[in-house]
Amino acid sequence: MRIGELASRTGASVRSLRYYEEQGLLASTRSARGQRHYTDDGVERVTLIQRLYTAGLSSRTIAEVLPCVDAPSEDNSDAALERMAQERDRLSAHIADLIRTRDALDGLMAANRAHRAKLRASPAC
Amino acid sequence: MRIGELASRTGASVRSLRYYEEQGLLASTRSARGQRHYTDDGVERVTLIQRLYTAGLSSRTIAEVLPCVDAPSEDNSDAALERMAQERDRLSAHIADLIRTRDALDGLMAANRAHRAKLRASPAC
DNA sequence: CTAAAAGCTCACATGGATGTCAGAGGCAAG
DNA sequence: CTTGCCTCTGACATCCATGTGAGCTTTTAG
Repeated sequence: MRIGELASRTGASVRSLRYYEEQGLLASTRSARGQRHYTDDGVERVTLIQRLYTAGLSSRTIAEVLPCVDAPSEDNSDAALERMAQERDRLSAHIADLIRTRDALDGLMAANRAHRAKLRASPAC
Repeated sequence: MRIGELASRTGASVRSLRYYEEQGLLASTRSARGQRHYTDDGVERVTLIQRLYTAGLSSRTIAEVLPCVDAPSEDNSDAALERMAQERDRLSAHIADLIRTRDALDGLMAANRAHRAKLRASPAC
């Protein structure tokens, strides 16, 4: 498939796909005239890349980690595997933090609603 | 306390504290000579702001939400409360997404380790 | 064949929180 | 007073994934 189709299948913009390639995250074969072509695997690949982006990894970090996916058990994936574990832990900590923040929001909302209910039950209004 | 102390107590940079004020998130009283002064409440306030930032809210959104904390049950907190609920939901979805991503990482790591174990058990190496 | 749609490269723009620098003034201790 | 540290404002710099536009070529549909 060409880049436009990959874009619409993944929800990434054409611009982003070219950027991923520039960063070494996504490979493409080129037609005789220079157009990029992708196999169906590309969809999964892009999805993973997007997933890692939303997990807060930078393109550099993603580039460090992906070899582990491409060439499992190769020597050079030692570092990748370690990096992956490290990012996994960072992610876990981040998730925990977000959950605390959600709890804080819930607390604020509850306090607000309680306050509001009290007002409604009392004098003026 | 002055800005430097608030910064070191919260871990925020002095630059950031001034930025928060500029965005209407953090109030300060000024000394006769123009220096900012804060009460102890400022520490909690800044902590909340940071929490919301790491939850992915923009300063604009935080500004919309904070009135709900400052003036619970005021009319103008109606919108704030709604916004808060909305951000809470967004945050929940984001957390769920991050958990899926962590699961994906776990899967990749497990596959890699399995592959590696198989290699070690077989021919060459 | 022709026109529309899609691709290519290059390069500059954007947004948002922060960093950083410059120049000036405030304030406490020796 | 002076020295050193803190603070002030204002402005410019940075990072990084994307958006955007120009100018040109390829592909596809009618």
